[in-house]
Amino acid sequence: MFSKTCKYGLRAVLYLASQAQEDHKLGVKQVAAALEVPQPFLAKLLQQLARVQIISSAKGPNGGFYLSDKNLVANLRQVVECLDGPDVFSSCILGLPSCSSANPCPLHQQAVAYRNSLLDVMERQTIREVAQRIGAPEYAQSPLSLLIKKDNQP
Amino acid sequence: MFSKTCKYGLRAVLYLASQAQEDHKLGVKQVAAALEVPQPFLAKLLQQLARVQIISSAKGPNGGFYLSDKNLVANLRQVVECLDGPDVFSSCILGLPSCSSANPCPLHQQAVAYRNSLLDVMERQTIREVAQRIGAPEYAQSPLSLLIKKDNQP
DNA sequence: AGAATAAAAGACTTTTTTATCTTTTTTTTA
DNA sequence: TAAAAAAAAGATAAAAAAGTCTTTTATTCT
Ligand code: FES
Ligand code: FES
Repeated sequence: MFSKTCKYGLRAVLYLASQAQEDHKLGVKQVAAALEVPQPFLAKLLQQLARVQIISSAKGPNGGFYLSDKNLVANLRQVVECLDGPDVFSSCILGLPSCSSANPCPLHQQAVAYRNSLLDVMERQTIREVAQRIGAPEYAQSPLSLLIKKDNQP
Repeated sequence: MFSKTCKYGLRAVLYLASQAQEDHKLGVKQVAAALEVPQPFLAKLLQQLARVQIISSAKGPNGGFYLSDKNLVANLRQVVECLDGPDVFSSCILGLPSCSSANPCPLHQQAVAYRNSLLDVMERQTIREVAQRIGAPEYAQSPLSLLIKKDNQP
């Protein structure tokens, strides 16, 4: 559905949101190891997100990536649009050059409903809200949660 | 969302469903020209669909592709699963190795709802039902419809 | 100031996806 | 039965995505 870049990005953002703070930044190495994604690839992608200030970063010793309070109240839509381009939520499901109710493909009407529900998933909740769930008991078995646990053990 | 292969495949299937019959088969050349997609690429993809009998084909003069009555009452889900693999409708939105409510990522609950609405789009209606809409007046402006019109003009 | 740390930037490689080309097989019809 | 038509199959090429490596720049700490 999303590209790998985008999936890695979303996971990294959620991981950072739940594990890093301004006074406890995380380096690419740590994030890459925790999420088990290729390190230099993740680096590039985090830099991309930092450049447009979806996440925050600092160079030098004790530098790394984190989410500021401002970053945390944004939503995941921008992460997706930054990494997979702005058309993900507006292009035709059959790949036709335009998508509008004035110019619909035979799946348009239904496709719009599904697309909006995806948009809703990515837009309705703040990053903070989504990230908070990672630690919640219902999510204890989630691979993302497990990674974080593992990470916190010595 | 879907791969290009898949989009081309869906468009081709809908085009064939609305324009071809057993006694009026269409060659790859015609379909490719009408949909403006690369011909040899479409050929391969149609062959893939024909191999698993989602569409029908015949060799030789007057041969080509078409949808049998049986093909027409099937749905588009199988087209997608044939071309993009069987996991499209069941894999985690964040790309985690498993996706289940026993093992949810923080987006799982909402993601499932959206995924089901996509599945619904592709599964609820028969190919015939979807294809019939191509000719309907509401869809007169759709690129797919326009292509068909163009195609029918001398 | 100098060394160390870590992001930023950019060049490069590999893999996958998308696209093209060629040959073979089957079927029809003259 | 020979020629033509069209799918089937498979080899090859180009483009895009994914992944790696190297150098530069900024920051902190000693
Ligand atoms: S035109 Fe195809 S989804 Fe809107
Ligand atoms: S576990 Fe992520 S969508 Fe189900």
